[in-house]
Amino acid sequence: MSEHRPSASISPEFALLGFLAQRPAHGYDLHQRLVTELGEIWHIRLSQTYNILNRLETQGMITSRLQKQDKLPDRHIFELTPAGLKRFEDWLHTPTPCSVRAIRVEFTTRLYFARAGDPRLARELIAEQTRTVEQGIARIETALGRCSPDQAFNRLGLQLRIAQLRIILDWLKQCEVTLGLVEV
Amino acid sequence: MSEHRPSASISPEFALLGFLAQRPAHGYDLHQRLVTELGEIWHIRLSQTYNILNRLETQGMITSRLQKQDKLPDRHIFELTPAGLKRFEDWLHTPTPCSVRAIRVEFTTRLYFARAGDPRLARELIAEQTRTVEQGIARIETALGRCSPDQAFNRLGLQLRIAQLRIILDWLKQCEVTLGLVEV
DNA sequence: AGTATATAGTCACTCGGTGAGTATATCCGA
DNA sequence: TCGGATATACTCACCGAGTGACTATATACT
Repeated sequence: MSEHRPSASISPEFALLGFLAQRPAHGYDLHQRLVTELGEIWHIRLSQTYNILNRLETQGMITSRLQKQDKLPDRHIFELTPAGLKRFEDWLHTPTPCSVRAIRVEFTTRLYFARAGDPRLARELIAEQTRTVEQGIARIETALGRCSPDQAFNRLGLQLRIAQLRIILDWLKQCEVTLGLVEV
Repeated sequence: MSEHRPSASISPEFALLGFLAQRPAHGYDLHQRLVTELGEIWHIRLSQTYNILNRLETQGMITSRLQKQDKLPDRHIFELTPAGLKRFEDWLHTPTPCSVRAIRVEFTTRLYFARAGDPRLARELIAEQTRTVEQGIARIETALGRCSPDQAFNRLGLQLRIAQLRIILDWLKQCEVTLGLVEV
């Protein structure tokens, strides 16, 4: 079975699980909500949504039943299984690894569901993520120090990552304010 | 044949083509060069390198011949075909789409090969990429303007992207200086 | 004598992501 | 009123990214 979760993969599957944790829904509806609520963060096609739902079903994270409609096509109504709920809640409490893209996409999604459920959790996540990013910056700075001056492109790459992570620290503060999680 | 190049895909295949444009080489060596020259930019496994080489060969971008070694295992020596060289050179002159990760990874790689071949091209690429990023920022700012205030997470996502793209503008200037492409 | 590391790969697999195709219903303008 | 766009609700086949497990041999170190 080998548990193929490198934990680096960022996938909208948790957004789908999160929407299903709120209430059962069919694929088209889930896709709609993903687009309207987090459409500037995730850019996925309808067929990709169905791909993920199919996988989640074969993995036993969700179940489906068919709902007949007299005029429009039938729908598959999906529902979380206990395993699926656990998977979502575990994810909800796991900090995002210190990657620029992962934070923009996955962390923002996590924050979305955290705030919807419990604003205190959202504040904790931001604090925790801030620490993760600070450590990440320190680690990359070390790598930069070890990187010989003739490695110009490796150095440029590292410098860009550091600058982008610093921006993320500012942005995390901005999140707290924008979402009304702190008294200013 | 359908030409499946969404042009958004960022892949180390062009780095491999670029190294092969310099001289024929075998897979292990290509992987070594990728790691030492651009290892902070691309993080790929040896097996991934071979995957790409196999694909490039079936696509007719490279050819291989077997080189016997008496002690160590045999090697496949890869060489660019004219089609492969064209593909690489087309890529070398194509600006990277305005995505943070694509610029950090793909543009940096392009710059690496551009400078190795012709520093003037490197300077042009930076100028062109700067314009692309400026346009991208403007586009995202428009999207942000159209994004209603209750779309807090979509707005946060857009704001982060804008901030990161601004950093990239600074970084592009830094590239010019670091690589000695302008008289300061 | 045993262990780690470098050389040089192969293979099977999962997952991300796209495009094309299949239906039906409804709305809007010419 | 008729045709085209758009919304609903998917299915399917495919390509490509990326990983881990595996197979060998040579050399260096401990």
